[in-house]
Amino acid sequence: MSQSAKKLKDEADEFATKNRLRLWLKLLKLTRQIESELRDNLRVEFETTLPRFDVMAALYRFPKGLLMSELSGALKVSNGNVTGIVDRLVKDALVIRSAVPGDRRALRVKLTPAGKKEFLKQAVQHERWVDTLLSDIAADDAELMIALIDKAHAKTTAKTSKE
Amino acid sequence: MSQSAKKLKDEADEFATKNRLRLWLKLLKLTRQIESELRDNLRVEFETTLPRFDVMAALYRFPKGLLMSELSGALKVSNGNVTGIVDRLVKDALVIRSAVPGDRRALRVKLTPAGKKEFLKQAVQHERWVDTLLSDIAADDAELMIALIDKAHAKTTAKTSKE
DNA sequence: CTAATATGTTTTATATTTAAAATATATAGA
DNA sequence: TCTATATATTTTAAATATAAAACATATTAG
Repeated sequence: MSQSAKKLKDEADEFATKNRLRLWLKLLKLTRQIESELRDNLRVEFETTLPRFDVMAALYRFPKGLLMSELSGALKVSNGNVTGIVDRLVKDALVIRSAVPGDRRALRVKLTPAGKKEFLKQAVQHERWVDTLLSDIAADDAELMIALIDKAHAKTTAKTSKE
Repeated sequence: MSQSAKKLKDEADEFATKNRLRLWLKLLKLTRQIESELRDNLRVEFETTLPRFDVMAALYRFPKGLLMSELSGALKVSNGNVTGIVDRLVKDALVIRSAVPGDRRALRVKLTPAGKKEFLKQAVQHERWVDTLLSDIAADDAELMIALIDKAHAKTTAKTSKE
C-alpha cells in the first residue's frame, strides 16, 4: 500500500474508532436513563426493584424452577448476588427454595403462586413503560437497531484484555 | 375508521410494542456485557472501577473542578454515592476537595496532577477496549445507531409514571 | 433583622454487586 | 477406598447505589 493510501486508511480507522466511542457513550446514557425510570416506576408502583424483577422474570420463564447457579448464569450476575436477592424474595413469599433430590448441594428456586401472580402484574406495566420510553422508535427502526446490535454482540463475548 | 382498519392498526401497534421490548432487552444485555468487560479490564489493568473512572472522566473535562452536587448531577447518581467514591479517590491522592470562597457549604473537587496523569493512561486503554468490543460495527452503522438513539432519547426524559 | 425556605453536603439505613474464601457435597482416578 | 478435583452454594469484605434524614450555610420575604 502506498504512503498516501495508508494515511487515508489510518484516518478512516480513527474515524471509526471515535464513532464507536461516541456510540458507546450514547448507549450507556440511554440505557442508564431507561433503567433509572424503570427502577423509579417499580419502586413507586410495586415497591420492588429491578434486580428482583429480573430474577422473577427469569423464574417465570422456567415454571419448574432454576438452580441458584442457573439463575446467576442466566442473569450474568455473581452467585452471592443472587443469594441475597432470593433471600429477600423468599422472605416476601414470592419465591421458594426447595431441595433437589439426588444432589444435596443444590437448591431449586421457583416462583410461588403469589409470586407468579405478582410478576404478571408487574410485567404488564413493565412492557407499557418500555413502550412509552421508546415510543419515538418506529417498529422498523427497532428491527434495524436489533440487527445492528446482534452484529455487535457476537464480538463482545471474545476477550479484549489479553491482547 | 372501519372495524377491520382498526384491527389492522391494533396489530401494527402490538407489533411495534413487542419490537420495542425486544430492543430494550437487547440494549440492556449488550450494555451490561460491555460494562462488565470494561469493569474487568479496569480492575485487572489499573486496579480501579468503572464508577471511579466515570468520576475522573467528568473531572478531566472540567480542569477547574466541580462541586460535589455538579458531579452527582453530571453523572446522574445520588449525592451520597459521589461522597463515597470521592472519599476513596482522595485517599488515593487522585483528586482533592477544596473550599469554595464565598460559600462555606460547598466543596470543589479536582483531579490532582497524578490523577490527571493516571486518568489519561486509563482513557487511552478505555478507548481501545471499546473499539475492540464494538469492532463489528462499521463507522456508518455506528452513525446510524447514534441517530436512532438520539431519536429515542428525547422521549425518555418525559415522565411515564404519572399517566 | 428574623423567620422561612432553599441549597450543598454528608450520614444513615438498606439493597445491590463483585471477587474471593469458606463450606458442603459429588465425582473421578489411583 | 481414598484422595484429588469439581461443583453448588453461602459467607465475607469492600465498593457502589438510592432515598431519606440530618446538618450547615445561604438567601429571601416580610
